[in-house]
Amino acid sequence: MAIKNKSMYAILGILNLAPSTGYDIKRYSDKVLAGFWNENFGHIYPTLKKLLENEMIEVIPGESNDNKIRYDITEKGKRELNDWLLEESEQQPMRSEFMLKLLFSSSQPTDHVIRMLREYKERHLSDVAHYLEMQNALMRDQTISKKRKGFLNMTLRRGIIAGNATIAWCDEAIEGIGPGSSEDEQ
Amino acid sequence: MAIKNKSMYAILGILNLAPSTGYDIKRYSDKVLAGFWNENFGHIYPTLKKLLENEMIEVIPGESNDNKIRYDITEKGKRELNDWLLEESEQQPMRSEFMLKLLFSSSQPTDHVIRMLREYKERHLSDVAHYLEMQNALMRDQTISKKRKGFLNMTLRRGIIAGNATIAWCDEAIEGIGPGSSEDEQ
DNA sequence: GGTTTCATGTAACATGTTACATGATTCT
DNA sequence: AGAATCATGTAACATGTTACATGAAACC
Repeated sequence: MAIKNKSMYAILGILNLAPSTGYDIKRYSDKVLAGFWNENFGHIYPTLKKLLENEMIEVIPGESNDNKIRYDITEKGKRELNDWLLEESEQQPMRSEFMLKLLFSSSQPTDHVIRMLREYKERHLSDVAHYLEMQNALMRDQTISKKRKGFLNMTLRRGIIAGNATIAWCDEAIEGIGPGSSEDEQ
Repeated sequence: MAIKNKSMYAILGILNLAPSTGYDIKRYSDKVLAGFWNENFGHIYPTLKKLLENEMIEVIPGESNDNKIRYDITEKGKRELNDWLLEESEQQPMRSEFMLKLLFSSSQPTDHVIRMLREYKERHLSDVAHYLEMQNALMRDQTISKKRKGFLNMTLRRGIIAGNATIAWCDEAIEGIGPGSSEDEQ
């Protein structure tokens, strides 16, 4: 019954920035929120429906027709969003399949573990490169306020700093595994 | 139908280290895997049942009775685990409610955002402290092989490096927000 | 004219969490 | 004797993902 899932807040937050269609929300989520959030259509459309029923969002009449529905946030929706923003966020448990595999790989051949780590490093190198590109595009963007730019940049910096830390860890881990390769347990 | 969820591999991996009860698995997961993995009873017991049906694990007769069932991994289970270890892990999308909130908080009062960041930093400081403690305990532990120690340490180092990166980012973000506090959009 | 992108939506499936019920064992 | 921990398990609930169906509009 309770419609208070996190997707709801993501959607309200996006609509609070600009009126959007479900498709727009997905695009924004893939482009801007990627790295710390994800949404899919299977969530977006049903949630929009529920938000509409609860009058937290409304359809913009002029811009909507049979095959395109643009929504805007209502005052009630803004209040709901604001309440959530002021709430403390519980930390949600993360699951890294990679780390799980690594921990159980102590009996695997050394070169395989090193290959794993190198691939992981590559992925994070390209992530960081991507964040840097986005940072560049952001600095050139003149359509958004200085303040919002600061907040967008903050999230990019998070990705860059965390990514670089992971890369440094990969190097350290590869170093650590390299030497003692012969010895194996069981 | 397919029983190949990730919990299954986590459980096989733990049983491959030592025969355990469902409760032991939960304890190990909370203690050692915490930080990059989590399991709960609602997953563990049904998965153990399915693994038993599929003969990937077996009950240790002597040590099991009506109120304590200790499982061990079978050869089939070991093969299954090994196949998974050799597979490349797809990256799973992460969701950070905190980052989502932060991105949408550009119109919130500056001190509130700073408070958010400080709390987030505190949490990560205590996480890092905890990892350091575990690292200390690990170094004193004489019951596990040098190689496994290395792998366990690697996961702890991951937590420490990532945690410190987050802490550094918090400091940077707090710095960045401090000055331009008056200007607000809309 | 054909392909890609925009656009909405649902059903089936997969996964994950919480609360509860039950009882044995160990510790104080 | 009472409390805490060990131990197993399920049902209800909540959340998340994928595949599919459909069609308009824009691009080449």
